[in-house]
Amino acid sequence: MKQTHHTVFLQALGSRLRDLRRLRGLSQEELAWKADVELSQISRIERGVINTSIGQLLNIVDALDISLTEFFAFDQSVAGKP
Amino acid sequence: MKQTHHTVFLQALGSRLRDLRRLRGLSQEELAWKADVELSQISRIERGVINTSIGQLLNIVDALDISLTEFFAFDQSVAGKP
DNA sequence: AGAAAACAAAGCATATCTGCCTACATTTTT
DNA sequence: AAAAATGTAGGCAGATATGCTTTGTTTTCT
Repeated sequence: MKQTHHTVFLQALGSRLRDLRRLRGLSQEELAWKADVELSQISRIERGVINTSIGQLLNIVDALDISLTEFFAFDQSVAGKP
Repeated sequence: MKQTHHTVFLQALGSRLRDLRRLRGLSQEELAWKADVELSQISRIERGVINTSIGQLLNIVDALDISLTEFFAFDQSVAGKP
């Protein structure tokens, strides 16, 4: 796996994250603080420009009071198998 | 987030992966090939010694014919919120 | 027990991520 | 319209992941 061509997936994931964050009325800064992640990193993830780790993503979804299972239930065609 | 203290989570994730792989009668090598990931990396993930990326994990769960949503539905107390 | 297959472990080089910082752009509020 | 808040973008250094290889261990099969 020399290159990651996960751009579509990562962008969908970023949108999902952004939606959930806004739904909770949080700024990127507030979420960053709650999840113990850098503000710039939240921005990168939401824009889908980075392939973050599951550990860090867990921190973030925890801060959003949601499980990974629920988090990934956003688009079957993208998030997993048909 | 200087350090990752996700050891418990990563080990649970590794066990989950190993279980699913064996359930399908695949060796690490076969899964590595199907998912386009290094054999040694499959080993590291299953042992929980590495905090892999969601993109790579997606490749792997795809190779197991499962969605991320289903994959993470293994332990609510670990994978996410209560 | 012996052979073969499967897995673990470790080292190395390169790629990628992540935190931190600064500057700019966009949106929201007054 | 101006100010304030929010988000984007970029560079940089250090940390971490990943592919690749070799060696040793454990498991499985005969």
